[in-house]
Amino acid sequence: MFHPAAACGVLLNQAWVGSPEIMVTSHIGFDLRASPPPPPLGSPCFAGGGVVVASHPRGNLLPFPTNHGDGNHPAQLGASSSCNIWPWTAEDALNKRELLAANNNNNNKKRNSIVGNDCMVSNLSIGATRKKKPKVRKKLREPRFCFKTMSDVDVLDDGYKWRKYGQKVVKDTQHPRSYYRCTQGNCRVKKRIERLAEDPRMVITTYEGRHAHSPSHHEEESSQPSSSMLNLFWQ
DNA sequence: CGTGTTTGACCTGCGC
DNA sequence: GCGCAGGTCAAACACG
Repeated sequence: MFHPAAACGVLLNQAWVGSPEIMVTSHIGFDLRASPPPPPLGSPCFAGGGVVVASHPRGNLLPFPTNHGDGNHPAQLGASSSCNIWPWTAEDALNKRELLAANNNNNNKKRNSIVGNDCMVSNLSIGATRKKKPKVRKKLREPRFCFKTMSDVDVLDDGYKWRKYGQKVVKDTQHPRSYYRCTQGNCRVKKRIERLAEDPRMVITTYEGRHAHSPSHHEEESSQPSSSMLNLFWQ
């Protein structure tokens, strides 16, 4: 069973930064209100407690008070970075339009017409040349969750292998947004990485979709957390 | 040569 | 319907 909070456990240079303070934006039908699984007690990887906020197309923001961690163990994010998982607020929503749509019970017809089906089928014509043939693309909404960290590096090592497929300068920001796709198998998980306009030290990472496989790193590197720990986070 | 990145063009959805 | 902005494609390029 996928869990948004679990999926945001981020493996960073042998340290878990499981983020209990995560903004979850979802437009599909899995139950975001389920309790997040508690992180390993006493785990030094969890930086403080916080509030998980889930937005659901059928409801308002749903706060998850958590008591994970003691706040005394800021996770390390590699040699060049300090990492503090930031608590999300509504104003922090990466995409305000989506947040509004998610909170609007009456205005989901177009964008959220697939609510209730978290396994979506793409009509994307693979391999078709864009210029020759008009593409019929269905707008599909995968589960999304995003978090921000204070980091010098843009791309955080989360154990998966990503391929960059685009970069875009977003309006009113001086930093471009990068688009990545998981390269393993036919995994369609994507992530966006951008820097917060108000505070360029903050990296906003947005995952979209679910991995149908394990992270590639932990099979190779014995120094990573135990497999049971990984299973806890990546199921 | 294979793999990953860059980047301009194109596509799509949404607001007006 | 139009224009804008975000998202994606794919050719060109870089690099090991």
